[in-house]
Amino acid sequence: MMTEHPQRRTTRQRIAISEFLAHADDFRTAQQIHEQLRAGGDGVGLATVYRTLQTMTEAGDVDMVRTQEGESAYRRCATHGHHHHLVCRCCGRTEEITAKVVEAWATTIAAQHGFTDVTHDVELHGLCERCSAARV
Amino acid sequence: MMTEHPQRRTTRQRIAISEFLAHADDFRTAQQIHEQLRAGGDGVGLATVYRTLQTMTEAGDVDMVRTQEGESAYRRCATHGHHHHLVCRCCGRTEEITAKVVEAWATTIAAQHGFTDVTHDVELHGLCERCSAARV
DNA sequence: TGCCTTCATGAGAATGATTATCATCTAAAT
DNA sequence: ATTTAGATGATAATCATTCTCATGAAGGCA
Ligand SMILES: [Mn+2]
Ligand SMILES: [Mn+2]
Ligand SMILES: [Zn+2]
Ligand SMILES: [Zn+2]
Repeated sequence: MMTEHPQRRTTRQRIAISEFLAHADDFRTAQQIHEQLRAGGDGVGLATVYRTLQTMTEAGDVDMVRTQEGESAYRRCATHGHHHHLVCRCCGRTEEITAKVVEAWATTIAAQHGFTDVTHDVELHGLCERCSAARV
Repeated sequence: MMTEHPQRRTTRQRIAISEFLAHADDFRTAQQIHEQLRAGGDGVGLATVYRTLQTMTEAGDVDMVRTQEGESAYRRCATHGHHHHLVCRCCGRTEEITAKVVEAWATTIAAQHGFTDVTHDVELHGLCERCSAARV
């Protein structure tokens, strides 16, 4: 038997959040999305923002990362499969990265230590070209 | 001139926390350390646990990671320099990992994208040999 | 050993992100 | 149009972490 997925409804709120993410190019927190939607007129309840982002994340429609301050941030990535990110810690500019060597390395290390079912978190943070220049 | 470091005092509390970390072999949260110190008789205020762990982290005496639930966890590692971790998500068993290929990869990726001042977070999570076996 | 200055401590309040409630609303099927 | 399983959102509740500030105690020095 198949797992019964509850039916998903198309609501104004979900559309607003989805549209927002489609146009954003960096990671945003639930609080930021809530605030910016409200500022744009498409007000959505904070709880709904959290719930929707959680659902979209579980469905694989958006990526979630933890900021260095420990908050969850979300982004709709162009790359659909497994990948990582290079994020500017100044302006938020985000590059999507795929890395065969890292994938292979993780697999090898896991095997060497007798670990199974190994996942990895790999994120890069730095200053993008523009922000590096402005930094002088 | 040298940066003025405020003087660090040797207190019962700092000794207790340091001792605790010296004997623990997996990552522990501030809350856990506070609870376990209290259970062991060496009661230390929660605020002091947080402050001390923060100080030790800044001094490089302990490593801090974010659990997948977003909490900060601390560990005194044997490896002193930069390294990563392979953690059992079941029992907490932790292996320290150094990875030249990952270091080189991060540097290369940063350069390719024009990023400077790039740091990386790399953590592996899986099931250790023992927990894998018990899982059957 | 007995002060003194400065740093350290901790109980409790404050903060802030995230989650839980639950009465009310509504998409969508019939 | 009616029905119903979902969805929403104002609000309260959680919970880790930080802040306050009155009190305690290292460590230097006489
Ligand atoms: Mn990967
Ligand atoms: Mn590294
Ligand atoms: Zn930038
Ligand atoms: Zn294990």
